[in-house]
Amino acid sequence: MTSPARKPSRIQTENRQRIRDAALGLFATHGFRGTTLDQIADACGMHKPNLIYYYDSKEAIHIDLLNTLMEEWLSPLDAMDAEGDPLEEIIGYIRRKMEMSRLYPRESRLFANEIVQGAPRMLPHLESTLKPLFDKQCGIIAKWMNDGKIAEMHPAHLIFSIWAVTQHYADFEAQIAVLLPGDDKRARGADQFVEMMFRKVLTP
Amino acid sequence: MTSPARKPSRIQTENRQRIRDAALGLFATHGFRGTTLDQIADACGMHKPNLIYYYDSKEAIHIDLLNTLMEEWLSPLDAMDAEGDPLEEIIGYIRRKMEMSRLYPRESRLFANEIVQGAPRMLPHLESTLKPLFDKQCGIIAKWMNDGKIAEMHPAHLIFSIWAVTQHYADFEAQIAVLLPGDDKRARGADQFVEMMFRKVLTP
DNA sequence: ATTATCTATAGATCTATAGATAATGC
DNA sequence: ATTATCTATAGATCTATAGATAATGC
Repeated sequence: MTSPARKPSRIQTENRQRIRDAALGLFATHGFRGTTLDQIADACGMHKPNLIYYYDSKEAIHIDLLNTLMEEWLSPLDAMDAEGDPLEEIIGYIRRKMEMSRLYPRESRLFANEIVQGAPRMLPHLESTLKPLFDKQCGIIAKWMNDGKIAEMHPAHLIFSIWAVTQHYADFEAQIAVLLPGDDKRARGADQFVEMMFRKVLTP
Repeated sequence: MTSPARKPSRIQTENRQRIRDAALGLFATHGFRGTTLDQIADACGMHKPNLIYYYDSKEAIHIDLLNTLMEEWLSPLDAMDAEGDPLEEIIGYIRRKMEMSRLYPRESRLFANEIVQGAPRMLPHLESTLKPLFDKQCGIIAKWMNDGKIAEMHPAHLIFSIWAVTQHYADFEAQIAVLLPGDDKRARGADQFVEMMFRKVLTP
């Protein structure tokens, strides 16, 4: 076992971070199998065996990335507050998701790759972490609908459609770049469109 | 060169079809690099070198799949008719896309994998085939909006949102299965939700 | 003394080919 | 005669390890 159970040194922490950062971009673009340790080593300026000094295996890097990023990836959903104004809570969530799509496309594509491929390394995490949060927030939305604050619809499908539309801009960026080329205001146009769309959908 | 330029025999045609069918499922689930010739050979009950007898390389199988499927994948978009009733044309398109997500999830995931990874083998095809069709249909939608038949919005983003929502059900099925488990009516609920949503969005 | 880095390489996996054998079509 | 299938394997690529060397921390 390469990684001792002691408290990690500063260099440990830093180098593991460098490895994750390099691996994130590569796994996001080429998938797990499409990425090699050589590429990761190159990208972070380390030697290949050094990666294995910090992580037990290539898969350990991938799993660490998924686990590390899962929490912050879901935090906007968690931030949707039952006590707030229903429409503005949901629109705020949508805005944060659009912002994340723009700021963290690598994270979005990492998860997209993982889930398109059947979530082989993330299914347990989806069950244990995402599912309870999802159910809780669906409950909040259902209550808002019951109270007549927003239009009635299936809360789960509403969340799916929010995820689909917002993450599409990161995950399918290659296609969008072909279809809306040289559009400097692409991001702003997307933000405005998506907000307008869900306001219409949610208004009772 | 293994494949002669003569007219292909019946066996040629059949076996190439068997290979494509097996490769489609594997590429869709594991991506290009995540799929091996061994797996494809296993899945279609052929021997590995036999694949290379019918296709020059693993990549040739992948490219043939993308090219073969692109046309039928886009046909519903092409079918959107400028002379029809605007709202019903678009809703009809959405219904067909939902149906395709249900009937052809492998195709959806094949393209999703390809585009998430930057469309390395499909970019030219997107430029030459998808782009012109996309622009044409955006023009039709813009005219409908101009005529006041449907609500005004950015046509390109409308199409993106339709793609995002409809394809999400195929591409992220693994996640949806966790979040809406044992829901036999999942597909019907999705269809109803998506149609309701876009009717609201499109109504002037 | 412990932690980190480096070179060299073992061993597994994968694509693709060689070349012999079997099946099919004129 | 041509087309298709099979066994065996070459050669490339990839993960992971061995073990020597260098840097760091008490």
